[in-house]
Amino acid sequence: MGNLDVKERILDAAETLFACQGFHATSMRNLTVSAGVSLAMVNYYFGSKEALFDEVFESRLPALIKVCRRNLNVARDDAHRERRQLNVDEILYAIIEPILCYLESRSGSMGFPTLLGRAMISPMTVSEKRHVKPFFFLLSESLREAQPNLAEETLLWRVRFAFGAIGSAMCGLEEEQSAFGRDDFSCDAYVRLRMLMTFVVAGMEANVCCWSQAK
Amino acid sequence: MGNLDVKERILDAAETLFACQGFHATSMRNLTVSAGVSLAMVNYYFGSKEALFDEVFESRLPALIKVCRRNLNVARDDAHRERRQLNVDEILYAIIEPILCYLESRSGSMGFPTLLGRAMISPMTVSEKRHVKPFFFLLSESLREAQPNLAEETLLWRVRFAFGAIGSAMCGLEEEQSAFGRDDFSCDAYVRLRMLMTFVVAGMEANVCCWSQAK
DNA sequence: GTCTATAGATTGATAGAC
DNA sequence: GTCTATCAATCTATAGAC
Repeated sequence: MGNLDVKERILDAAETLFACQGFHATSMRNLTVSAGVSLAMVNYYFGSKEALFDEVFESRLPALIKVCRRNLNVARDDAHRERRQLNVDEILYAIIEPILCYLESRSGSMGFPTLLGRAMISPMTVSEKRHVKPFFFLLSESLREAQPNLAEETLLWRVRFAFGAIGSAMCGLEEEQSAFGRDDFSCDAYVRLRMLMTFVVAGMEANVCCWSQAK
Repeated sequence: MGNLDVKERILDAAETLFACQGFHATSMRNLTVSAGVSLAMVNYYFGSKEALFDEVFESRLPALIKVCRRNLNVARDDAHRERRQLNVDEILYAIIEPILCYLESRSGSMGFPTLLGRAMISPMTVSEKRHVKPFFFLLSESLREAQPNLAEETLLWRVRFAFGAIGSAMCGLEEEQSAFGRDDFSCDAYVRLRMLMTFVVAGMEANVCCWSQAK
């Protein structure tokens, strides 16, 4: 207790509040009260509010990226054994499944999934984007192998759209329900995963000529 | 000059700054200096910062929704003449084309598209979601006609994913480029429209069974 | 209608006791 | 390590002169 306990409590509270309200709408007082620690502790352990924000990502992301990379390698080995290329859906599953499910199972809290989702779709700060950069590269580089004939511009746009869809599946669930007045949204992670995979795989594999001349 | 001029200048500045920095990160001073008016003018014309935020939407959205509705009606009449149902891609085009292109052509500024895109994907406030609600209903109700066999839950999730993709196509363009270190993203509205339509139509029409048992 | 000046509350950060 | 008390800056909103 003491040292690590307080640090961890601050990180948990920051994760939740930054996820629900965003960086600027969350005050230090708001945050420290929620964590049950005094105001000075944030600066003592993290230096500043911004440094705390970064630390939330840096304390949770590496493990997640590692899982994605491992999944990709396993899938790639399987494909290699069968003497074929990696499929688009295998790539997407290897990366999306951990993002939606590994995170959820870790603490039971939806804090970090929501925060990561927000970072993926928020146009906000470069600081926020910095943390999701690895996912962007992982996805685009893996998909380039599987879709070598797709124009680079098209590939990058599609990864971008996929990010938007993934982020939408991860954050603002309750808010959205109440805002749109629907409670038809299931929050079960595996339902979401199935829905999301179906949508994104189809979008990513779409025939380019399909909509070349709109209207 | 005078009255309307100042009001409009404030609205323009608010549109741009709320779009680029978000609501909480934009201060009244920041905003009034950018508009070239004094600090008191915002409260004189709009009452409060929040009321100004709402007014930005209320002064720009109705015309846009009207165009979407009219496009839908035209497409529906065409389909009716040919004695067939409206297609998914016709519905999506009727709504997405104005969002991406009508907005862009209005003022040349990317302010409002960016702001709307942010509102579509931001999990933030219910206040923000309130303004995009009409689009959500317009899309989900129109698509229900075209895809009567799709489960309600699936339909709503897909509209949600579509929102994420649309929002991604509209906001944070420059930031994304610099953040990801790529300048392959074209910012031409019609290139974006074509890319987006291809992706979203495919996702919306995806075969449900495709990914029923993930892995 | 438009301004300056300022009130009143809240912010992030820190000094200093323990 | 942890706290309270407080600083200096910034915020939104408003009062009052012109």
